[in-house]
Amino acid sequence: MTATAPPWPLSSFPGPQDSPGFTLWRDFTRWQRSLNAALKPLDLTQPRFAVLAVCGWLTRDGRDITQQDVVDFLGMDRMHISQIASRLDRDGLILRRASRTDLRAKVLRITPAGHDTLARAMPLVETHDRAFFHRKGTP
Amino acid sequence: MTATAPPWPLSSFPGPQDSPGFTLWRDFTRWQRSLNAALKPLDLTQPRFAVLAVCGWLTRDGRDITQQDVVDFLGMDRMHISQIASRLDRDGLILRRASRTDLRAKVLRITPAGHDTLARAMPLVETHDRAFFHRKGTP
DNA sequence: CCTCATATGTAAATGCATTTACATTATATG
DNA sequence: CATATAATGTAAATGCATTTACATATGAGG
Repeated sequence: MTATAPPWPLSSFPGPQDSPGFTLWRDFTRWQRSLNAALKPLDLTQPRFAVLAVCGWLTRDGRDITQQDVVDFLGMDRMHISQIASRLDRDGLILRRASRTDLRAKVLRITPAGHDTLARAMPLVETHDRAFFHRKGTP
Repeated sequence: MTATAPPWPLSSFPGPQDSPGFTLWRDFTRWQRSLNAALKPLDLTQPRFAVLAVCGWLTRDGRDITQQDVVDFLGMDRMHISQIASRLDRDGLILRRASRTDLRAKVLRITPAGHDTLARAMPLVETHDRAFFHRKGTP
């Protein structure tokens, strides 16, 4: 007996390229890679930009927000947001201080430098995404 | 002068939720999180599964493939594939040996254990993705 | 008031994804 | 053949994303 190749029809799709999850993964990583490249001059990444933008959005009327508010808005893990917020704090784009009404919570505030960076980043992101999503194929 | 809230209309979208990139990010992470949970009993993750499946797909007719072939097929970074393949090798799901025709390249081969794991994983993934993508909204 | 379940956030560990730099081998060009 | 350029893969470092475990604080019920 010789070694035989394993049988393929393991999948109901002709090939991996035809699986929607496979293409979602590939398209997402391409989008993120491309946007990260556009944001590199500002020392931002797509997730850093997103958290910064959400901070700006949720505090647009001067309200205080906590990390948990960002978690709820983004629907993401609280540890993840903690990591990103910690680095944004380290880099001077946001401030974090303990809330006076809930000593567990940390109130987030965008610094002037953070707001300036956000204002510069926004048109880069919108220009990028307009180009990226206009041609829906693989860019 | 009192401190004023930073002006919002920084974006042409009413809010972050309306940006296509923002929703792509959120939807992708939800999909990957959900699929990783489905694959956990097999000690697989979505990227590990994807690389394993591509190895199976590209070797379906018995041909030899290299890591670079996987990189080209997936359109991903070669260092990234190197990491994932290294762990799949460590876990006994694939074998890696130096090519005899190109001493730089490493030939990949799925082990019986790897093929068995792939055969178990495939229906989990297809069931998961059918449910996930059927309702296009946020699941 | 006291206790307990819940909420907010972090430390440590792991894997995903990329960047930079490097070693080795192939290949094209002189 | 000799050398320059390109291709294949890895080590180390960084940031993204999640999991587990933990510390502290809140709030509900006794």
